[in-house]
Amino acid sequence: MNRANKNPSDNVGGVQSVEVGTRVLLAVKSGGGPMGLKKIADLAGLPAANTRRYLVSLIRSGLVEQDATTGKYDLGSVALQIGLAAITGLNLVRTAVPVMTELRELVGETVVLTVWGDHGPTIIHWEESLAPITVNTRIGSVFPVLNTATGHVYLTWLPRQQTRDLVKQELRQRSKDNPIDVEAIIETTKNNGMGRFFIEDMRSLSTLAAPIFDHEAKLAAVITTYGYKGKFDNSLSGSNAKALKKAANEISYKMGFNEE
Amino acid sequence: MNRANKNPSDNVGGVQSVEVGTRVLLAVKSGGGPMGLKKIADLAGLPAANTRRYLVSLIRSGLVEQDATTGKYDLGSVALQIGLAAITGLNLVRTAVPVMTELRELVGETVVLTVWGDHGPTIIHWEESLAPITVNTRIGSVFPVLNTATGHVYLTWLPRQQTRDLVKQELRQRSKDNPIDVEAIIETTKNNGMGRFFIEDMRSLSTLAAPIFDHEAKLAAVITTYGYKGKFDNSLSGSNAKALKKAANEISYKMGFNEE
DNA sequence: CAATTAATTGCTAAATATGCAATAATATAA
DNA sequence: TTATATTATTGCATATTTAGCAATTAATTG
Repeated sequence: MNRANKNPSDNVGGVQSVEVGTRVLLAVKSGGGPMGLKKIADLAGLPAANTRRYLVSLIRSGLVEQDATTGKYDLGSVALQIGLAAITGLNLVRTAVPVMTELRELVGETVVLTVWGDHGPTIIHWEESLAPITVNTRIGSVFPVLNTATGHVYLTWLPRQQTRDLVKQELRQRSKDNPIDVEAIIETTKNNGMGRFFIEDMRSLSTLAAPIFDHEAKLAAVITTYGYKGKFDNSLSGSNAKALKKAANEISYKMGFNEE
Repeated sequence: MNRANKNPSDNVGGVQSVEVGTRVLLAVKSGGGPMGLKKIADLAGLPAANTRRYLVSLIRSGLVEQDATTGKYDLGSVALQIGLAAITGLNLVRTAVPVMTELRELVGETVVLTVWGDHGPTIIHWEESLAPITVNTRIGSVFPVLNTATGHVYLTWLPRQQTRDLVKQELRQRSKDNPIDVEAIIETTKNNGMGRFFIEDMRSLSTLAAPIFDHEAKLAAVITTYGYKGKFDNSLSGSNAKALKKAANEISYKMGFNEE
């Protein structure tokens, strides 16, 4: 018994198992997909036998699910419920949604809100255009960093070490044939004050993305809008860019950002 | 000590505190905003003194945060991170398939999953009955909106603008001889909570279709099941309808839908 | 300012988790 | 296929942690 633990700040008055349980839960999370017991145990820094017991209870609570056939563990639907509640409770979302709705009415195109998650820019809200473009996005979708306007904004205003791993990974994937100048992207995006990109696949999308800053002047989120090339003007001086920038500034301001 | 709990299925081999901790966490979540200790304790069904200890550890883990000034508790940033990870792993097909398989076993008929595409309800997965009905469907096929149970569901729960063009087009095709009352279809489908239709061609199919909603209570997909008229009971109170509705609800839940 | 109500903490009996080692289930190699 | 290695799961005894109670402190309210 160590309620009366000598080290005062240490462990006083809590429930140790909850903290260990969270470690296991985070290990499951960090995998980014189904994982075996051993790996989870290693990540959590616990013996496998114990890890198993924690997992059993996490499963019973619905925070974790175990695939019936493979036996692998992954986050469960209660984790999703809690996450959605956390997102909804975010000041950011409450602030941004009305502004996004207005912006959607104004430009007539889909408007997307992302925050930085473990795997890159992650959609947390989304105002659909009335004539929606069928894009395989939904809440939780993750955008690439190098070839989306949204990604460029994170690349530009997030601390380097936060984006480094993903950048490396994407560079590796494209590699040889078409290299890309990351520094140039950052330079341009910073000068423009927003991200701008053409997605040259079958849909030919034209996109714009603007940064939202918090009270510490750190990048908190990004709003993005896009439409079919030709139909959607993504010039920096165009009305879409202006409206987007204005909306982003408004959200930043409401989040407590106070330009230097 | 109750590892050797008399009730076998009950509590074996887990870590009780984790399960209690989750109850506290869910209580915090369910508040939908900052809450005091007492209220959380009541929601979790625990004495306040204990609840406090769980909260202390949840806070230390980052799952919960306590407002420095008001002392109220709310979900923390780790909850958000876990949520983002859970959302990223969300996948309609992956979620729906096991449920659809089970449903197929139960009703013994083909079960189809569609989403709304540019040209209407588009099949993205499909669990075939053991005695398959020859229908000209495959992945990527599109159902009509006006004369399928599936179409009726989209008609009913999708925003009007999204279905308008296709409705117009189909109305034009049938025109003169047999008009159709779109409003009546919507009214009926909404009341029934699902789509129901007889396809009166040479096959005489009896069909049922139920809506799947996402976390924003927007229509995300539809599951449909059908069989030969006479053989397949598509009454609203029948076991097929019940099983279908239950399956659809389960998928909705797993996709983050949380009844109003 | 008194009176309620809510929040926080110390104490110890009683319930729980841990480590270990055995066993079972899978995966991998031969 | 069989053998071998790896991984997953479970039982048990005991050391550790938790729950309940009651005291104390802080915050609210009349």
